[in-house]
Amino acid sequence: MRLTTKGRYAVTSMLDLALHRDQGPVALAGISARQDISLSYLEQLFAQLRRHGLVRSVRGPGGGYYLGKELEVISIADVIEAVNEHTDATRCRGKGSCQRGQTCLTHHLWAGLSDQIRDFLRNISLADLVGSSDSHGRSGA
Amino acid sequence: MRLTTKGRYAVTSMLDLALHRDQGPVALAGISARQDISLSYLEQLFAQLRRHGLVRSVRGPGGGYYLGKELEVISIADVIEAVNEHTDATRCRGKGSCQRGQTCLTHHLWAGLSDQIRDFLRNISLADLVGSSDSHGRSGA
DNA sequence: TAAAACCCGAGTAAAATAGTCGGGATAGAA
DNA sequence: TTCTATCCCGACTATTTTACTCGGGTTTTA
Repeated sequence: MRLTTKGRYAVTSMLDLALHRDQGPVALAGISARQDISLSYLEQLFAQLRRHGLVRSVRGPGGGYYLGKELEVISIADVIEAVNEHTDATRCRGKGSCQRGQTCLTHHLWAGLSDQIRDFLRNISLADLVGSSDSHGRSGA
Repeated sequence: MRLTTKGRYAVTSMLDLALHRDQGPVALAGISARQDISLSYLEQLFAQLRRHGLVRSVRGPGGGYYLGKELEVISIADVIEAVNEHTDATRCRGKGSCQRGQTCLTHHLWAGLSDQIRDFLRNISLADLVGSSDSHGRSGA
């Protein structure tokens, strides 16, 4: 699990989509203007989001994107993993450098932490984030 | 809060240091060999860790590094933030692009999530990670 | 005084990020 | 039917970050 600006863009875009979900399909041009992300870069991100079923598209004039699933079942982890694709994580594989198990131990510890972060982000849905804004000014999770 | 391989290297190194904490100062050369990280890159990481008080150094032959604080009070967030230094986070500042509050809203939502992740990592100490390995096979946080 | 370690800054190759460009395909509207 | 707004796609590129090298130091112990 990696947390980069790319993932931030993806989450931000999905949030924008969520906030406009009752206004018909949302055009990338709108997201681009509102969130100040280049259109072509958005297209690349949404191609990946679409492949993972996180968004649905409508082509032609008046078209745009819908959320692919209910707000509640889209987790932040889903969104970030969709655009980050394959991350190798450990160095163990491919190199025979785990001589005395020492390297494997720290790798194992790190992997455990990485799993915890993923689980944490799996338990936060778009609905949680959106809900924390339009119910009252500010709230926890 | 960003999660990159750089932060992973830092956490891995600190874990190695923690695992050898009762064997006198730990030389970078040893960490380099065990964790398969280049010596010079380690030196750069440890310069930053030292500036943040996370490690103490002993110079001269037989020297090396100690943890700068107790295992329990060094959080994963501390380690990652030490090597990531300053991350701008929002685009709001410096650009007048928050026209109708829409951009600020998603930025705000993202910032809230980012804080949650930071808080989460603040509550995991090196002791937690090390403890999960040498007490029994595997345990939660 | 020699050597083992930390210390430091400049430089650099490779990768990732962020974005451009140019052209489609599709579908609604004139 | 044609126009056009939109998604779709692949290739290319500039910038930034990562990961690493190099060449020198300084400090301290043996």
